Amino acid sequence: MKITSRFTVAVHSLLAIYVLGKEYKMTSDLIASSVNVNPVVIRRTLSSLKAAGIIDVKAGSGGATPVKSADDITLYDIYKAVDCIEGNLFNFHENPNPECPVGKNIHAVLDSHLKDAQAALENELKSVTLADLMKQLNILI
Amino acid sequence: MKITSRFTVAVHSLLAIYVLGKEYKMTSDLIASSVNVNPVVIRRTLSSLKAAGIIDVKAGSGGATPVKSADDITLYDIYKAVDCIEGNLFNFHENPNPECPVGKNIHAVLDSHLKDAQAALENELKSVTLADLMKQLNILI
DNA sequence: TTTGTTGTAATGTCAACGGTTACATCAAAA
DNA sequence: TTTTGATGTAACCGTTGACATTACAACAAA
Repeated sequence: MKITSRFTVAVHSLLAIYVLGKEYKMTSDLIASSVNVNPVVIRRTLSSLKAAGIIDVKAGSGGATPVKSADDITLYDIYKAVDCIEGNLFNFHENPNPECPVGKNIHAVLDSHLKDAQAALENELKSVTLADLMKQLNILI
Repeated sequence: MKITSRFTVAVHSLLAIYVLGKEYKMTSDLIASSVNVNPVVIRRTLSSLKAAGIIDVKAGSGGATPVKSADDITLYDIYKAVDCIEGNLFNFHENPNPECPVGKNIHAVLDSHLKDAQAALENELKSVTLADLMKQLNILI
C-alpha cells in the first residue's frame, strides 16, 4: 500500500505556483496541464493547500498565489495539508485476543516502534523545504 | 493511505510462534484466534514468512516453527516478507508534462527526497529485532 | 484409512483513489 | 450590467487492493 499521489501532485503544483507564478496566471487548468491530471483534482489539492495557509486562491478572477515563504514550507507541511495519512501510518489489526498473552500485550510491545518509524519518515520530510526544491529546480531550468 | 495490517499480523504471529511455540502446536487456527482474523489470512501470512526463510510450516501434520534466530529478524525483514510495499512508498503521478519546466524536472527534484524519507522509515524498522519484542513481552506476561 | 492441517483458488464486500461531468458562485473586464 | 473565464463542490463511476470467507485438494502422521 502506498501513499497517495495527492502528495506529489501538491508538491508539483506548489513548485509551479512559486516558480512560474511571476510569469503566468496559475489557474487550475494550467497546473493540471503540467501535472497531467484533471483540473478538478488540482482544485481539490489547491483547496487543501489554501486551508493550510500555504497559498491563496482567487475565486472568480482565478489564479493561485503564494502566501507563506518557500523557506517556511517543508515537505511535511505539504504532506499534512493534503492529508495523505490520518493518524497512524501503520494499520493495526483490530481486536487482538485479550485472552492470549501475546494478544493482550501486542499493542504495548509494538506501538512505540511503529510510532518511531513513522516519526523517522516525517522528520525526514520536515528537513526539506520548498525553497530547497526551488533551488534544485532553478539549476535545471 | 496506510500500510496494510498484514505487517502487524505477521509480527503478532511470529511473537506467538516464538514465545508460545514451546508449549503449544502453533496451527493457523490457534494463531488466528489470538490475532482474531480468519485462519486463511494467517496461512497466507505464514506462507510469506516461510518463503522469506523466517519460519517453517509443516503441511499435513501442521504447526509453524522458528527457523531464524529471533536476534536475526528485524521488523524490516518482516515488513519485506509480507510485501507491505512493492518498490516505492510514495505514489508519483504518472506522466508529468515534459513541455513544462516543472513537469520536466519534477522527478529530478523530488525523487531523492522521497527515497530518503522511505529509507528513514525502513532504517528505523531495521533497528528493532524480534528478540527485542520478545524481551518486552516476557516482562509483561 | 482416518483425521487434522496446510495450501490455494475463487468469490464477495468494502473503502479509497482518481477521473469526470455538471453547475452554482464569483470577480473583473467589456 | 452583461459577459467571460475562473473557482468550489457535489455527485457519480470505474478501478484497485484489502480482508473475509468458502471450498477443496494435498499432505503427514496416528
